Amino acid sequence: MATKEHCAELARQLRVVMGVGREVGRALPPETPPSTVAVLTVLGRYGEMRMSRLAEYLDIDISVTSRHVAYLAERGWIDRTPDALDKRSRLLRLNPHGEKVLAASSDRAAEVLAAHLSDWSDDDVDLLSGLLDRLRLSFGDCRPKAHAPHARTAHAAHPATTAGTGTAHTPRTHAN
Amino acid sequence: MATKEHCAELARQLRVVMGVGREVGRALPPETPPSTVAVLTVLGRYGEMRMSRLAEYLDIDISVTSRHVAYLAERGWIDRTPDALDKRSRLLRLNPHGEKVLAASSDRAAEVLAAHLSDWSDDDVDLLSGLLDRLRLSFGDCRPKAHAPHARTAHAAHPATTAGTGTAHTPRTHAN
DNA sequence: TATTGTTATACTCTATAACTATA
DNA sequence: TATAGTTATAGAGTATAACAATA
Repeated sequence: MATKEHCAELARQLRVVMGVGREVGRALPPETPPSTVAVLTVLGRYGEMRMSRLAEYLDIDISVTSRHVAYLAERGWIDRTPDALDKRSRLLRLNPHGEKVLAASSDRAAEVLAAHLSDWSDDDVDLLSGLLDRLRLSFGDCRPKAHAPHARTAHAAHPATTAGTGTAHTPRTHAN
Repeated sequence: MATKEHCAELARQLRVVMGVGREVGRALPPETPPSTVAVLTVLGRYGEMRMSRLAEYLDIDISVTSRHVAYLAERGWIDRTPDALDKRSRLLRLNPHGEKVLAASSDRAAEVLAAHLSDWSDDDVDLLSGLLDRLRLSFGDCRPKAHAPHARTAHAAHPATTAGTGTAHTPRTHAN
């Protein structure tokens, strides 16, 4: 059971690390800004899903998500197939073109990171990645978006093509 | 030496964790938004410093820093004393009022974090904090802002009053 | 009546550029 | 001439609210 003092230090580091995140983002080309890469990444890792679920993974409002997705759709990086179970929503899925763009973005980000992490071992990096993922999970498993978390989970079941070391699969929900 | 594949995963997690950071930020009161807390935190931990150094720690442009600092100054949370060595700059320092505000903000952030980290041990939290700090250092020690890194370091030497588990002391510099 | 997603609008945060004062 | 900091302006990113279509 983590005490508040230790959490305070983590909170500080959390804010600092957002600076690192921004810095990595600055290295991305203008046509794939950080927000776009975030969408690509979630769709690449967790596969086909609807808008609302994507918004939860990204931890941003669905209205914002909608615009990011529109951007990807305009470029032809995703396909939107009608959801047979609910005509109000469409299922979003990375197409081959989108997967290429994701791979390139991911590569660029990894490059920037690797350039600075020359004195890190792969084990160190994995340890940090794992802890960060655990942190995400700890923030995700509570506050389940109010409505029924029914069988829709089936859609996000397969880890998708561009998937990485893939770990857990629960999106976070944010304040309304 | 970390390989690109492992760094790619870290890059993903880095982006995700920014969502956690945003979520913590949402819990802060309107008069101390995340950007303000960031300034308070740096001044609280590293003590008196000039604008340019603060900007480096925050990893944001000095123009942005200037406005954040102006905000703190308006509320009377910091003191700005003239720098005897260079009349162009002033030394920024948290005053007692500012330290109280920082303590409250830090507390609030820690609360939010602790609420979600019930199944984390203090050791886990410390491990993550430590790795994040190391990450910051790895990004900070290169690219030294072009100009001479002369004896100005003396100013940031003392760990300051509100300091936490304080570790290293090198700010990051960002792309121009 | 409630929910999914879209659009319009406003707010926060950051970057770029022009400027002042000092080095 | 170069640097520290300020201010003005613009551009990402996000949130809130009003809306249309469907459940």
